Amino acid sequence: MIARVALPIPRAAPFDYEVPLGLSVAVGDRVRVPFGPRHLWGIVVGVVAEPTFPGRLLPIEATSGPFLPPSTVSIIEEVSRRSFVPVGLALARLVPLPSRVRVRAVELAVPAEAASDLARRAPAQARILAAVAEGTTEVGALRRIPGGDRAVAALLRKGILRPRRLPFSYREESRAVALTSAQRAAVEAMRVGIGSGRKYLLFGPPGAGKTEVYLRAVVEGLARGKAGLLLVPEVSLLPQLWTRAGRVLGSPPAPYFGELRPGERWESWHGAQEGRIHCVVGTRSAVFVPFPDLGVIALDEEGEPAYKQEEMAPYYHARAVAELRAGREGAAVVLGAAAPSVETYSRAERGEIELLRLPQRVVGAEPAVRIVPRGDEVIGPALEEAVGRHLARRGQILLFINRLGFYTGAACRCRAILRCPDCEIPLVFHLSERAFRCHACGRVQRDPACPNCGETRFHLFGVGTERVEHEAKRLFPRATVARLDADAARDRDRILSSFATGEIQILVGAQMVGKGLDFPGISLVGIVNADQLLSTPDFRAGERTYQLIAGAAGRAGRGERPGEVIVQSDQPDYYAIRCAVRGDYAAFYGEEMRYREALRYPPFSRLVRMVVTGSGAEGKAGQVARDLGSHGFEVLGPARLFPRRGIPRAQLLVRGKDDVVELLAAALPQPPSWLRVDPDPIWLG
DNA sequence: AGCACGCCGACT
DNA sequence: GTCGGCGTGCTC
Repeated sequence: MIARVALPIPRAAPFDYEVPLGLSVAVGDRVRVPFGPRHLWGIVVGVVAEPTFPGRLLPIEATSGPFLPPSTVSIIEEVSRRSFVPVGLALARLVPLPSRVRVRAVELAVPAEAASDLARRAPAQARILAAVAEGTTEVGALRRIPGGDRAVAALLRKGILRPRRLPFSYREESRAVALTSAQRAAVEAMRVGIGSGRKYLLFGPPGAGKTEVYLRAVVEGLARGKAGLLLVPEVSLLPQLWTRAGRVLGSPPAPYFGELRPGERWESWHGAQEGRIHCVVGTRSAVFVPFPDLGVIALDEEGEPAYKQEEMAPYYHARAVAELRAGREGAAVVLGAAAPSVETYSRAERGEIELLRLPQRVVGAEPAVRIVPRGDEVIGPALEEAVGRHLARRGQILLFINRLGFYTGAACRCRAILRCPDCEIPLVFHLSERAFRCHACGRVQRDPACPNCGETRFHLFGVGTERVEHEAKRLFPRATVARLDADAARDRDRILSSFATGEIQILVGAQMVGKGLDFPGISLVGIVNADQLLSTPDFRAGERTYQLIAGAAGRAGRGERPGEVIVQSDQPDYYAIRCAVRGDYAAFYGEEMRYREALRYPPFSRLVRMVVTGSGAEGKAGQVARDLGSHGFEVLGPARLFPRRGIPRAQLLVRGKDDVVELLAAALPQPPSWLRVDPDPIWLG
């Protein structure tokens, strides 16, 4: 017998190994094999009679037995094939390794009276129990109490304390929800899909109660013994979803996302695989979590670009993986959106996906939306007036700005723009570091000089989250202002909780605050710079603009108070802005489709992005373009890209029909290491 | 990914 | 004359 073993090595097909007599090996097993001078663990992706490798085979050294279900191996194989990434590398990046959970917090496992009896003769343990009773649950803090180190261990061993594993500290008051008839009809329709692999687009404005529908669909699946998987585009949306899922499902779901501790990630993955965990909430990587019997996969805000992994191999779109899995595992896929991607909406129009509409808001009322000129100020007079008015009425305010930092650009008086010497992109000034930062490579420069003339003083311009926060504090010194962006991600949980309790009155945020957050206290949303959303030279700029404005606007007026939205823009007639402020997706979709058709962009074609990295990138890209052209491919480019960390880059686009990826795979069986192939790119820059 | 082999600059 | 820079190439 020969085992085909995927090893965690870039750019290599699986390796053939001899299965020694007496050892039994199957697809999905984890095995240890000799590899050159070293030993590696790999995953068996095939067991065959005849090897493909012509040379001598070495034997497998050891096996740790079944590790992945064959269905997961096959999904990841498919993902790796579609993204031109070696299977072994894809497996290594997508599958967590066994890891122990470190106890970070504890809770009382027995009634308090019983505990105090047990600890009467152990003063250190009694001190720990007293501290726990007073709310100190962090193991780190408890160990600092004299004798705490051993006492905590003893109490855990005796079962008086138990590990407390709550992934988020976010809390909110639970609200009982009754479904509207449209919501009930949607859940009813999805019932058919569970077990049959059908796809649904749940389309409704913000506040139409989409989350409740996913959760009820999951409950339907659970009732039939089938697991549920709920995906959101951003980690910041997980605390709220996790809390609500716990309420509807009766017990909290397991979280799964990239920045989770290895032990906790393994616990969720492995628990799901073993059938102990029946519901997982997570971000895009959670789409791979193995369940023996999956009933429902829901993707909230399906049009969000965060569902596409593009910065690192393997390149995949969680929506595509969800659909692939659903087809094979008979799960229902529910794509939810207020502003679907035009690709998905056009598939629903063609009947490939069943369209389920939620016509109106169930929480709050339609907000009043106004476009005001942007002018030179960060927070213009109209927005300033509105913020003051809402503060006076004890409403909460969300200010949305899609750039990080304080000033987003610096110009020298010789007209040169200050750029990263390695990446060539404009440097952003961050007040928190009192320095300039390159958002591509992260490099920080304290006092850079103009490369042109040596000047060290610059004219600073552009608006980022820090500057909006600063302006809000300056204009409203008595309000509590907080900022939630990637730079403040460490405090995300705390900030969200304080916002939920109303302690924070003005929240300034990028990206992550603009989507599914549901805080009934928000009465005003200000979109500080709608025009900047359009500035990306990308065919999806219109769609992004629509999504961001509609999404941010949808945060307003979800409670008792009427909502108000103010969009600062100097291009109020641009179709994406005009349609978004009216919440008119149909009109936006119509215009967008006309534009996409005229320029033959998706969904009227399929694109594959190819990025060449390294010295001579442009020359190599030209060569690839000519080669592909002579094979009959339609090639756009090559175009020079900004270098990354000083390494030159160039890209080209291949345009074709649905089969373009398969045709490319045939033409390029093994792309060289300097060529990255990314089908269906989300960003073209 | 590692780790080899393999050809051109600054040093004992 | 060596030590060592990291450019291609291989690992079943």
